[in-house]
Parts: sequence; C-alpha cells; structure tokens
Amino acid sequence: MSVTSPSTFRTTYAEIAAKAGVSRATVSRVLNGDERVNSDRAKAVIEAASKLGYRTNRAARALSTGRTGQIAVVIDDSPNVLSDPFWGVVLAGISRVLMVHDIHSVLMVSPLESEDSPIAHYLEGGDVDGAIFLTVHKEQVVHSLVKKGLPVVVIGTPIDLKSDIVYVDTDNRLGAELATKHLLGSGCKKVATITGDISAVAGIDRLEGYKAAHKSLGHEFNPDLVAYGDWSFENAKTLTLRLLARNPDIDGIFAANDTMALGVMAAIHERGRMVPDHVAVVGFDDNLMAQTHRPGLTTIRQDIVGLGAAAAESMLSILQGETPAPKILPTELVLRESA
Amino acid sequence: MSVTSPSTFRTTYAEIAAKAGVSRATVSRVLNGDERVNSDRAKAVIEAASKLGYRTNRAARALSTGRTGQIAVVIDDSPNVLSDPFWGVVLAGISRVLMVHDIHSVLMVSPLESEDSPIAHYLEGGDVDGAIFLTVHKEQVVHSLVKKGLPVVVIGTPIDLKSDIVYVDTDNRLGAELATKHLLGSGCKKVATITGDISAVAGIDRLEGYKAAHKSLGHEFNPDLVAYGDWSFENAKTLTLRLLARNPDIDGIFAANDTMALGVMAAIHERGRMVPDHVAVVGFDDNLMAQTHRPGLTTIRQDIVGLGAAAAESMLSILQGETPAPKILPTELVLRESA
DNA sequence: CCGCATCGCGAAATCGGTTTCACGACCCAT
DNA sequence: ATGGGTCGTGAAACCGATTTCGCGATGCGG
Repeated sequence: MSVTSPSTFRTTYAEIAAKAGVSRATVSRVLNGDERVNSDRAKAVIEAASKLGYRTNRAARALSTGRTGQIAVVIDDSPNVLSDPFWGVVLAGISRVLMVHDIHSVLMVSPLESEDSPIAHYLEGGDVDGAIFLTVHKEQVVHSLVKKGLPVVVIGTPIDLKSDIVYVDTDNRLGAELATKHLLGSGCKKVATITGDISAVAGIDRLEGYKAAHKSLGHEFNPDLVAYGDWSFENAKTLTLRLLARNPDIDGIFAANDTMALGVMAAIHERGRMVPDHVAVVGFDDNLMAQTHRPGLTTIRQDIVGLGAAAAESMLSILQGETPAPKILPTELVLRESA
Repeated sequence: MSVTSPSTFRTTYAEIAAKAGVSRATVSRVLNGDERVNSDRAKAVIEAASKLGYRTNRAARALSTGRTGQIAVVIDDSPNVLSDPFWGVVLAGISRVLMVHDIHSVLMVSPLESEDSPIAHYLEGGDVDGAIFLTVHKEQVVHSLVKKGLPVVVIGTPIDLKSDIVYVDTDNRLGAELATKHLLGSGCKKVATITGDISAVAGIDRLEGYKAAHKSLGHEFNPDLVAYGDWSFENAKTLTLRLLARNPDIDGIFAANDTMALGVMAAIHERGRMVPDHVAVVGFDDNLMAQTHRPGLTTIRQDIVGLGAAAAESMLSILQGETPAPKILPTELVLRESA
C-alpha cells in the first residue's frame, strides 16, 4: 500500500463499530439512514462517528456500490473556449448544485473529436456517473456515449432534435425576437443583424428570432440585411463595414452576441457615425464587456448560472432513473445606452 | 451492489489473467510496468488486456493504494470570481497538464471561510491527493491544510512569505514597472496609478512596480498620484474622476488591471479628454476587453495558461516528494493605441 | 400455547486492484 | 555436491464500505 498519505489517518467503520459496540454492518446502516435500527444503537453510532471525526472514503464506497459520486464536465478547448467568461459562470452553476448533493465535478478540458478519443474512453470507463457537455462539437460522439448507457446532459440545443439527448438551453429565439422588437419598436426603420455561427443551433435560433420579430411587427424581412458571422469581434466588424457600405440607411443592428456587438459598434464609429443616434445596437449575453463598454450595450441577458444549475438538476434527475424534458430558460432585455 | 450501471461492463484483472493464463498479481505487475516479468507472459497479458478493452477501475486502485489520482481545484466564488475570464484560462492550464499525467481535476467552487468549512473537511478527507487554490481566501485555512500534510499549491503570492506554502505567480512588480516605464519613457510627465486591492500581494506588488519605475528613471514619487482601487470598473472610474479634478495635468495613468483601465478611460472621456492624446493609459492582464475596446488598450500580458500549467507542475513535483521553489512568470508589454 | 411472519442485527462475501509472502527453480561459489 | 542467493510467480491478505444471508428473538393470529 505504498507510502500512506503522510497525515491523513482516516477513521473507519471498524473503529466506529468498536466504539459503539455494534457491527460494521450496523454502522453502515445508520450512516446511510436505514430506519430499521434500534434508536439507542443508532445514537451511539452517530455519536461515535462524530467523535472520531469520521469522513467516508469515497473510493471504498465507489468500489462497493459502483457509483462514484462524480460527474464529468467536458469542455471543448478548441481555440480558447474557457477564455469566454460565459463558461466559467456555467461551470459555477453546475458545481454549486452538484456539490449540494455531494457530487463532485471532474473537469475535462479537451477536444472530444472521435469516438475513441481518450476522453471518450475515460467516460465509458465508469469512473464518473455521468457527463455534462458544455460545447457539443461532435454530436455523434455524445450519441454513442448515450447509447452505451452513460447519463448525459448537453448545454445547448442539439442539432438532431429527434435524438434522445437531454439538454438545457437559453431561449435564443425568443431572446433575439425581444432584441429585434426593441429596435423596431423604438423607431428603427431598417434593422440588420449579424448572426452567430449558423452551423450551431444557437446561431440559427437567434436568426429565427430576428425574422420572427419582423414578421410579428409587420416589417418585411430583407435578406440583404443579414450578415453571417462567427461570434467573433473582428469578423463582426468587417461584416458591419460591408453592410453599412451597401445599406447606408441602416439605423439598427442586432448582433447575435455581445462580443460581435462591440465589433459592430467599432465599425459604426469607424464610419464616423454615432451609437445610438445614427445606428442603434443590441447584443446578446450581457457579459462584462456589455457593462464596461461606452456606450453601455443594450443586450439580452441570459441566466448563465441558471443554465449550469439546470444542467446539473437534469443530471440528478437522470441519475434517479427519470428522463427529464429539455429545459429552455427565459431571457430578459437589459436597457443601456446603445439602443 | 444496487443497480449495476446499465451499460458499462468493465473487464477485470481476473478475466485478463484467465485469458493470458497467469495470476492477477502478474497482470498487475505487467500493467504497472514491473520489469521482472517474463517477457512472453508480459506480452500475453498486454494482448489480452487490449483485446478485452481493459480500463482500470480508479476506485479500486484508490482503495488499494491510498492515492486517488485526483487534485482539487478550489475557487472562491465570493461574488463572481468565475465570471472573470482569467480563472477559466488558468483552469484550462491546470487541467491540461494534470490530464497528461492521468490525474483528474475536481472542481470545487465554494468559499473556504473557516477551518471547518465543508470544503476544508473534504480536502482533509483524503479523497484528493492535493489541492490547488486559485484565490487565496483565508491563508490561515490553507496553512492548516498544509500542516495536516495535504499537498497544496497556491496561485498568487501568499502574504506570509515565511510560510512554507508552495506558490506560483506572475511577476507583478516587474510587469507594473514595465508599464510605468513605458508611460514615463514615452513622454508623460505626470503618471498616476489606480492600484488594485492592496490587501492582496498582487495589488501591493503592482504598486511597488509603479514606484520602482519612477525611482529608476529619476522621477520623484508623488503619493498624491496614487488612488487605491479594488480591481473594479466603477470604482476605478470614480477614483479617476477625483484624481483628474485634483491634478488636471496628469498625462498618464497605470491601472493595475484591464477592467480598471477601462474605467479610467471612461472617466477620461467623461471629462472630455482624449486617450492617448491627453492622457495615456496602460492596463495589466491583457484580457479580451483590452483587445475589443476602442482605443485598444496597451497593457501587460501575463501568461495565464502558463500560470495554471506551472501550478500543476509544482503539484506533480510535490506529489513526488520534492519541495518545488516558488515560480514567478514573466510578463510582456503589449502595445496598442492607448499609450 | 403453537406456528409463522417479521424484525434487528452480525458474520461474511463482495467490489477490483495491489502487495506481501513464500515457494520452487535456478545459479554460483565453496 | 552443498549452502546461500536471486528470480519469477501465484496464493492470499488487504484497502473500507456495502449488502446478502441467516440466525435468534419477538409478535400475532388462531
């Protein structure tokens, strides 16, 4: 058994059992809330356990029960995913909820390209009770894990909705509609949009919301006012310059996330125009930059901690044998100066 | 043993042993690289293992060896720590390095107030082989954990340097000196600073660097040009307004982080002055906002991923019985438009 | 008062690797 | 040839919690 960890002398059931004058089996029963134990003995066990400062050995329990009490949180680190503050907050939301249920989050930052990537193997290995995916790149891989019986929750709507993947997401469509309606409703005549990556459902849905707002307010949808972005600042800036060159009378722009909204504003200024006087801008996310930028960015706030918490709760529900329905979280318009 | 995880049928040493015609002990030896095994048998074992798709059961190993192969990464979630992209990136750095050594990162987002907070108990419980702290909460608590023999690495310099806590940090002092020298060196006559929270060593050191630059370039240090901030945007903005009111001839400001630098710039603009023409500004961190802001923020870049990686490596070193020296990572000046 | 179901509880098996221990084979020097 | 080593190997103990199994005791209906 090698060098026993220098300090940690864990007390075991055996010691508690001895001190309380019962068997280890009874200790286990008491500590796991089995009601059918004489209450005097139970009290003795509890007292002995607390006196000895007992901490349960998770490895031993895991070996015995087949459950580890651990959930993997998988983040694709492709370029710099974690540098987006969004994910950190989601992570906090997940961790907090799981912690309450005495479940630990094991962080795995690594691309999950193929079905036999090391991560995939690890997840199948049984050392976690389930996995929460923060960015779904290869939906196929996730699928195969689900088929193998691993409890899985995905944050973000899967492309293949017929799949039985459990997911949670923000109401991207309605949020985008809210944003666009705000622009149209506050007097803008010609509202353009910079979309996100429309190979992702979030990108598609935010574009759909933009269209829905036009339809619902009786504005005609003009494909010429749609520029297809990729969530990034630079790209959004370039696209906006192009958009403004072709349609100088644009007076409102909905950017599918805050980072792009900053790019949009940078472009507008570069053209010597003012926000919001000449062109109003609305973003999506409400991240830190939306608050610190001048002018303050009017944007759609999503409940990011809530997203993580919801994912964690869905996971708990799966672990109890249920099949939770997808959860879609509401959004909220945050008014600042840009629109 | 309750409901066996629906899918996962793990293969065990017993099966490998049977297939390879050896004992479980030998399987263990081979799979753990014990040289003293007949090479034919070894080959048979390896082949059998790979054919059966063997994955080691970490719980079983942990129970037997007393080592879990897991490191806790503890983040104080006081207000919104994780919403700072900084920590996400550090996390990625840690996780990547540990992963290579087949060690998992267990994320614990929770304040660690007292020595008997749940987290502290958990850390002592022996379910992780060590802990990396991302924000030093109560140094006292960390200390007591070290004393109890838990391998600990802290990111950020401890206040009590005499302590034997292993830590890694950015060279805050030199970075700040670099920033200030750049301002003084490019013609600024009166350079102020907004400090960070000077109850933290990072805050102190960045102020020290500011002073050192003045001294080294023969400028007199003027306490009137120091405003004590708290890393936040709003506060920095307020302080800057006050500073400019009292010293209208300030022509350069070093803000101890980027978020505050944005606050500084917001204040300067509010006073109707231009960056960098009237007042030049340098920040510290080089986060995403520094890049997306207009004008682009000249700032000090720290190697954030490197910080996480260094912490992980120190941890690995401790686990091997060594006592790694503190590591201080270098910084770099990133020139943009603000100075 | 008897038979049978129920209840509380402990002995022991179990989960899957790891490690000690001892045994037989083999080698070498005396 | 003989005593002392070394080497490879398997049997078995072990890590600590859980759970099955069965035993003795109690309770209840007839």
